[in-house]
Amino acid sequence: MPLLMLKDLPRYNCLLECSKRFPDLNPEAASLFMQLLRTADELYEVKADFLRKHNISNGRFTVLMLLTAAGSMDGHVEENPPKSPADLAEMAGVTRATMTGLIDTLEKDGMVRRESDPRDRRAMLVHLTPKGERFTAEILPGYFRQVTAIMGSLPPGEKMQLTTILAHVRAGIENASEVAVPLVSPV
Amino acid sequence: MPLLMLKDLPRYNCLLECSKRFPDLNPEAASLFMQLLRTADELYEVKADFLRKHNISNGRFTVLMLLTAAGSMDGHVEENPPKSPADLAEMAGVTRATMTGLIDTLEKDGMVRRESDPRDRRAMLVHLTPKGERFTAEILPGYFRQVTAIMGSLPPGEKMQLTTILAHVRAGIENASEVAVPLVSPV
DNA sequence: GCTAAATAGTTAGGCAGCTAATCATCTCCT
DNA sequence: AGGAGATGATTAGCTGCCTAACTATTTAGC
Repeated sequence: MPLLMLKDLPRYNCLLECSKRFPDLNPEAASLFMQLLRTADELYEVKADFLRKHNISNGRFTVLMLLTAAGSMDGHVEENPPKSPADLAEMAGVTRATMTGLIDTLEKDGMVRRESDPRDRRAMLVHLTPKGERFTAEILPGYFRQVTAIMGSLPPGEKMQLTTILAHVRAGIENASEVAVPLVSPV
Repeated sequence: MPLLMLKDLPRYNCLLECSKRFPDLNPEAASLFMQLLRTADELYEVKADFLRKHNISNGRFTVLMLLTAAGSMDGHVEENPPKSPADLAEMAGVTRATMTGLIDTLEKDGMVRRESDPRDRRAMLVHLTPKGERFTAEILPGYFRQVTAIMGSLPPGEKMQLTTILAHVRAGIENASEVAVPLVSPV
């Protein structure tokens, strides 16, 4: 399910044509909008290919990544510390119900192990199993190399420009959220 | 389902820390990768909000957009010409099976009408109904205004830069597809 | 200390995309 | 002209996410 459901981006001329019928359509803005969504879709498709190759879904991969991150306890850094389903859901940006399903599958595959939290009898702690650790240690480097190969090859100046521009786009989203809707005539 | 399943982007320091454990992780590249996906997700969220407000799914909205586009017949331009499910599927970048479902729902809602193609008895032609035309005429301007408000507010220089950089990223994707995988040690 | 409200995890059911398989029809090749 | 293979539409069943409702436990207020 790509963000932009269009196989080919419309040519600029076509947008210009459409802007006659729809004066609110700004061809430049629409083109940039589609280019950004399309680029993100293609970028994501690289990741999706990678995940398919390793037979793991995006959600489960995210959980393994989160469990592989370091945590700090008592002032020292600990690797692969256990985390609660609620924390994982919060960090991954999914609901707790979805996280239950992700952990179910990972546990069935032997990648993680559930254990009840001794400090709270409602809560669980999710641990990476040795198999889960081996799996992430094997696939993460390849994933990082792919990301590096794509984004690292931009000229240094463009890296900085991209960061700046994307920040501007996101700032624009904040401001623009209340636009547009008021002018739609009610049914 | 956002492309980037992370509520908050990791701080640069954290990426730097991770790059010690995973030398293949290039903090700059990873950061740009996540910024791009996150921006696209936020952009898409604006669209998703808009669609929710009008009670229509992304797929169905795309079909209405495609049916609203002009077509040329016999040298003159025709508005809202009928299209076959196969063509719509191809243009939308979904399978024909998915398109069948989208058209089913749109037809049930009275937005489109199916009719068999007189020139090919296997084929159908999907028409916009008057209700469908009214609906798109009502919502499209608001949608275009929102896109314009967000992307149109970038400084002109940044618009050009963004186009250039996104093209470079997409070129990088082509080249990088074969990287990374070979170096993963087999299980 | 006891009840009300909040929180952790799960279950049940919905929706939107997908693949694979099926049937009808068309096209092409000899 | 006739049969092989391509193509159009549909159906059935999968996955991954979602919301809403539920149980068990903890926390907070009186």
